[in-house]
Parts: sequence; structure tokens; C-alpha cells
Amino acid sequence: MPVRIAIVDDKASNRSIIKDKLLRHAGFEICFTAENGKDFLEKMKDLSPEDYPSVVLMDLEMPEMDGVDAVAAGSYLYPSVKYVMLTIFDDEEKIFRAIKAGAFGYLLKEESAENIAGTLIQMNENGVGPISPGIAHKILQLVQNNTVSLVQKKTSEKEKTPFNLTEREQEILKLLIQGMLYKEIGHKLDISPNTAKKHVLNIYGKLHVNSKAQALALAYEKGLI
Amino acid sequence: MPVRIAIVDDKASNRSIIKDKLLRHAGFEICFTAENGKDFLEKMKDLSPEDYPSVVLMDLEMPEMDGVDAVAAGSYLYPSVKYVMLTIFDDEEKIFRAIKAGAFGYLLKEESAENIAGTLIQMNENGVGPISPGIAHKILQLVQNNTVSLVQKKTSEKEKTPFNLTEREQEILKLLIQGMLYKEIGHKLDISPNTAKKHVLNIYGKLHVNSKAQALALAYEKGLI
DNA sequence: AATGCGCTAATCCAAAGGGATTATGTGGAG
DNA sequence: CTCCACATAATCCCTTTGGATTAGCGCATT
Repeated sequence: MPVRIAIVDDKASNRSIIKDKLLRHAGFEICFTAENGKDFLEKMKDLSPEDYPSVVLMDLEMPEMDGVDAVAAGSYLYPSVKYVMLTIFDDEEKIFRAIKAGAFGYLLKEESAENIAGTLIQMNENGVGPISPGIAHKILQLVQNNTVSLVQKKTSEKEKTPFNLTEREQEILKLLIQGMLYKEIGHKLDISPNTAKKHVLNIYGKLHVNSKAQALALAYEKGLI
Repeated sequence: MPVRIAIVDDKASNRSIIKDKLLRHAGFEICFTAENGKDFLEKMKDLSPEDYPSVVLMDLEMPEMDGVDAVAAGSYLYPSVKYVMLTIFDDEEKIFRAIKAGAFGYLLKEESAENIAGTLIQMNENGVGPISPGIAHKILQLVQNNTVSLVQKKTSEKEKTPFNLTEREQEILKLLIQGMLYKEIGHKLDISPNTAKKHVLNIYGKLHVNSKAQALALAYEKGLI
């Protein structure tokens, strides 16, 4: 059966360009088009469930109601529908908000202009949300830049020891990070400063660094503090 | 110029399969291969910077040192190198940790088996990290499932000069934080190591600390990185 | 009993760091 | 013009590190 598509964009020219592209391929059926988020939701309300589109291509920037809000509402009201953002913007904030709102995919127009149909077919085959490489890269950067963080760890994760540091070594790394000297560490832990030093050097080996400063930098950067 | 590639995988068969695939295309040069993270880091240590690979294809599951740790250390020690995870696993936790550790791309072996070369070429052309659709989808789900949250970075407008450090001193503090020696700082800034040292000692005075480690700790704590 | 690993400890040596001080050149503020 | 802050540079002296090595002890696995 054909894939039922809805197109939401405030520019008539965009709507028709996309529509034409899709109709050149068999297997697509344009369900309806809308000019903005509000228009989309109203048109959805008039449909009976069997007439719902299975995919909505949604522009982000629109008057009346933008794509983020439309997806937020739509993914709640019609959770069976897949919402794919199709926009020229790659602003991190927008990407993040759209995804949080429930977007199933996120395509940059220029990246996929020639390939919307192919992308949608692929999506329909393997159930994986389409994401432009550029967007995926942006998301990856979001994660890397610590602008994003893992909130919950699910199961009782065995909390892997970073770099195979032993407990003692982690303990000593913590003191190292506080700027303590070997002798101070030794005194603090009631061991010889020589031993403290030995541990520290062992840590260097595991971290593949060769100075306190490098160890600290690595520890901070990788968050194994 | 050819793209210099290193391959890190514990299975010799995998290494040669990947190697063969790449060598069938012009424009790739296999820099070296390694059996695990430790092996990789050791081989890197023996290279001069001009011999560094520009891309490292890294398996995730390896004995001795796994891909996450290797990338964590590698992305710190050799930040110019791009690390692409190439694995059969798509566990969310692993994806997240690998990305946090500094992975530039993340490919599923089965998805890209026929297409590693193409993916790498694309990456080299547009500077965008390669990510398998399946992985991108997983990341998107991570964001959606509230397992991840946006951490608002607060950017203070006032741009306070921390601790009355001069511009030069801040510049030097940054290098200090990267774990550089006096002589390295001196070389980097084209000044005498003695001068570098003088600056560092002046910084200590202003920060009221008396060692690199303490300075770093304070710098990180106060966020004047 | 033997093996392996982690924690403890020590020693020697060379390199780097920390502290104090002195000195020169420059540019801006008074 | 002079004063002062800053960047530059050097020297002396002592402490701290980093690297390599050796070794005993306890504990768990085999």
C-alpha cells in the first residue's frame, strides 16, 4: 500500500516542489497539505483515523504555529503518525527542541532535496527515523559538548571502572586532582609517600599520560572525577 | 593526498577485510593496524605527528583496552585525529559513552560493510562525522526518552577577568591546563621557557596556589577554563 | 602449591617544578 | 619626563616528579 504523506509548509512553492518530487515515485500518496501548524492540526481533526497520514513532512519556521509546537501537539494527539522535520535550519537549539517534541526524523532541505523520496522509502522499510548526516553530526556535538547529559542510568549498571583503575587508584586520583603532593597523599592515606608515588605512576600508565597536569586534564575532560 | 587510516580491531580477519575494502579505492592509505586500544596508543606514541593517521577506525569490544577508553585517551593525546567507531553493537549506553569519549563518528558494521570507503570519503569532503542511520536513530531516541537533557550553559555577559589575570597569563593558563611543560609553553608561544615559568609563577601568586595541580584544580572548579 | 594481582615500600637517577631575585625593553598614565 | 605595569629573560638553589627496578605481603583462583 502507498505511504500516506502530509506536507506542512508556509510557502506554497515548497509544498508543490516536495509534492512533485514525491509523486514522481510510485508508492507515495499526498494526503493533504497545510500552511502552518494550526492549519495542520485542524485538518487532522477532520480526518477519521484510517485517513491519517503515516508521515508528516513539517517545516520548522511557520507563522501561526511553528513546527515544534505542531509536532508537540501532533505527537500527543496522533502518536501513530511519524513527524519528519524538513527545514533549512540546523540550529542546535531547534534540533533539540524538535526532537524533544517528538520528531521522528530531521532532514536538512539542501541535503536531501534530491532524495526525500529515497529517504522516506528507507524509513518505511527499516523503521528508522531519517536524519541528515549534518544533523546527526550536530546532535553528536551536543552530546560531546556537555550541553547534553545522561540523566538516568537504567538498570543497576555495573558502573565500569574507567581505564581499569583499581579502587585505590581512583582514590588516589581524587587526591591528585586536589593538587596534593606525594607526601601529602601518603600522609592522608597512611601510606608511604613512595607508595603514593607508585600508585600515581601506575595511574599514568593506565591513562597513557606522563604528568600530573596531563592526568588531571584527562580526568576532567573525560569526567572521571 | 591520500587519507591516512589506522584500523584497530582485535580480530585479524576484520582488520584485513576492512583494509582490503579500503585499498580497493584510491585515496586511502593504511597507516597501521592495532589489536586493541593499548596497542593503538603505543603505536601512536612511536609516531611523529606528521605520521599520525587522520582517521582511526576503532572496534568497540577489545581485550586489554576497549574502544571507549582508547578514544578517550586518544582524543586527548591526539586531538587532530578523527575517531570513528566501527562496531556491531548498538547498545545505547555504549553509543553514548563512546560519543562522550570523543568519537567523531559511529558506524554499524553491517550497515556500512559495503560502504565504509564511501562514508569516509564523504566525511573527508564535508567534515561531517559519519553516523549510521540506526545509530542516529538511537541517539534521537535517547534524547526523546528523557534519558538525556539539555544542560543550559550559562554564558555570563560580563566576561569577568578572572583573578585579574593578564591576557598573556590567561593564554598561558590555558596551555598549562593542557598539561604542557614550561619548555613546551615557551616553544608554543615563541618565548623562553624561563619566561613561561615566570608567567606561571605569577599566575600562582594571583590564584594563591603553589603548584600546577592546584592551579588546574582551581581553574576547573571556578570554571575559568 | 603455584600463579597472578593489588598494595605496600624502597632506591637511584635525571628531569622538571617552585621560589626568589635581578634585569631590560616597552607602552601607557600621570 | 617619570612612574608603573607587563612581558621578556636569566640565575641560583632546593624540592618535587617521573621512570625504572626490585621486593615482600595478602588474597583469590587454579
